[in-house]
Amino acid sequence: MSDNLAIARVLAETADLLELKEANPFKIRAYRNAAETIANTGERVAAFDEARLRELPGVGRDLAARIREIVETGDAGVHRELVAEFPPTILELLHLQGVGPKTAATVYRELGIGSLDDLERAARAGQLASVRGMGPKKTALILRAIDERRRHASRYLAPEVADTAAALIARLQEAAPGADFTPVGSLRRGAETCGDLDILAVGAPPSLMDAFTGDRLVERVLGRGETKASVLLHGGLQADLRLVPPGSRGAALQYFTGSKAHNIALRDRALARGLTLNEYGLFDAATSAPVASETEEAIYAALGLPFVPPELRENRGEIDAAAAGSLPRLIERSDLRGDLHAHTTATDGRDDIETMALAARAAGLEYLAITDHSQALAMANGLDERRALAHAARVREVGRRLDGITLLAGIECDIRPDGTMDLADDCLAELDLVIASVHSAFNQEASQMTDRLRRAIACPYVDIIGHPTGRLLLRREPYQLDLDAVLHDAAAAGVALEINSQIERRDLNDVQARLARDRGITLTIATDAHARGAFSLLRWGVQTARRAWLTADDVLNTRPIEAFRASLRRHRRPAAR
DNA sequence: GCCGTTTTCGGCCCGACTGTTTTCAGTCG
Repeated sequence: MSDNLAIARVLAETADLLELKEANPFKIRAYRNAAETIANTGERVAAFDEARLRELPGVGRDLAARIREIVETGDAGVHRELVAEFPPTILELLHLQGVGPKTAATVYRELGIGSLDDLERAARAGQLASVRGMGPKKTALILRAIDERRRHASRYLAPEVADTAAALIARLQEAAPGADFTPVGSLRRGAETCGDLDILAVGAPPSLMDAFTGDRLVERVLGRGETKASVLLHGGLQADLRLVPPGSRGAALQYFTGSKAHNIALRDRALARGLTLNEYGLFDAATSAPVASETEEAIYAALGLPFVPPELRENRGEIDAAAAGSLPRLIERSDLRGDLHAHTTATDGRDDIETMALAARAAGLEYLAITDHSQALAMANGLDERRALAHAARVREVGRRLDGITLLAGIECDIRPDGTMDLADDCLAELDLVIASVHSAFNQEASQMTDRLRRAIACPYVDIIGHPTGRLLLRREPYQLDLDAVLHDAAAAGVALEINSQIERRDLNDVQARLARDRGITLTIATDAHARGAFSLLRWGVQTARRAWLTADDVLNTRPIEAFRASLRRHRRPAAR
């Protein structure tokens, strides 16, 4: 998995460096497209031969050879040569707000500036003004951007951005009561993290820009026009507001929701039909006569497509599937009948069994698995066999007392570093459901970690693998793992894989969950709740599942309780060994 | 460098905003 990202990085860097050299822009785009494609491919591209590589969209003869070269040697000659032409830190410049390839190339060529530090020194010394096209304002902007880069993270968890969006939109709505506001961009597509916040305002007066740029969250205004403004919020998040007239609502929603790759593919499709698409509508290319603009449905329809849900708009095959009428009916939050992963005060949860059960019921769930930690997690007061069974008895007792919610007595059992389970088989066999998770020794080699998970899957009492890659968004990389091998075993054993809904986990991620489903594995969507308020987190797991093209049938906990029980691994296969 | 219901050659998505330009280039999304 991670080597897909490594390959993509070499290709993307090649594109960046080609840009510095002012190479053919279409060649640059080709490298960038291929990088994107590979980063979003679920299977390990390293295992593909040239013919298989060329089946990937945007990968032709040359790029297939480049990719094989990267797989075999760890780098591509073309990349190595480009790297040698510039200081290794040159790409820092390219990623700075307001600095693009032209500026970076110019300051490097004329002033020998090859790093952020160089650039800052030159700007402070007033040397940038000697470069054509650079004045005092540009210099000040660059100094500011450097400062901001050092102070702020570059990406934010999407649920946090969603909160910010809601607060901001509430105030904008007061300023323009008749207008219609929608968060668009990556937020609407259900992404895990956001680089910025995009808000679309339909039917608002131009004075709305005052409310936006003057909002109390705004640290400074990056740019402001009649229909578009950008601001930097306190904390470093950039927010963009776009104003469009009501007649362009659908076109603007479509355009600003993206993704960029989806929109480019869609415009391609428009051109092939003699149409042109922009944020104001779909038009006849020859006569400029409007064809569609008021709703997204009308625009897709005019392009011969059904509505494509925003979560699918990543140019991962959704346009072909739409054209073929084979888009999935995506899972929705209301399809979920149960939550399968929750903690209580018995270990590191904040609420007791009954409080959690009532909160789950209030959240509209029909069943809840209580899955506290096992003994290896000493700092969470993890349960040994004796406590686990006593806890299970209490869960069942509470379950018998409560109406409208069925409780399952489970455990989140640690997978020890050697792959053995943290609790004895006869204890696990007594429980209704077992999640097996890695919480320690994250730095094992890929082969060791892969064996560890395969051993866990081989244990007949393991029903679900919890947060299977261990990543923490923006904080911790997934552990090294041969996911292909793990998927193979999970499919063969009938073990489900979790989509953990914690906002910093979303683990499995969209690409991995889609691949797992394609391999015949059933997924679960679970909160990993540690308090009564956590059931609302299911929303984020559902978003990841939708981005993975999952339907309700692909997810175990959409089933009614009896069907759910029957489809657990322990009830499907003999538990003897 | 990719790609083909116009095409194996000649195309390749499109518009807003800013700063420096005296008519437009660079950046961004």
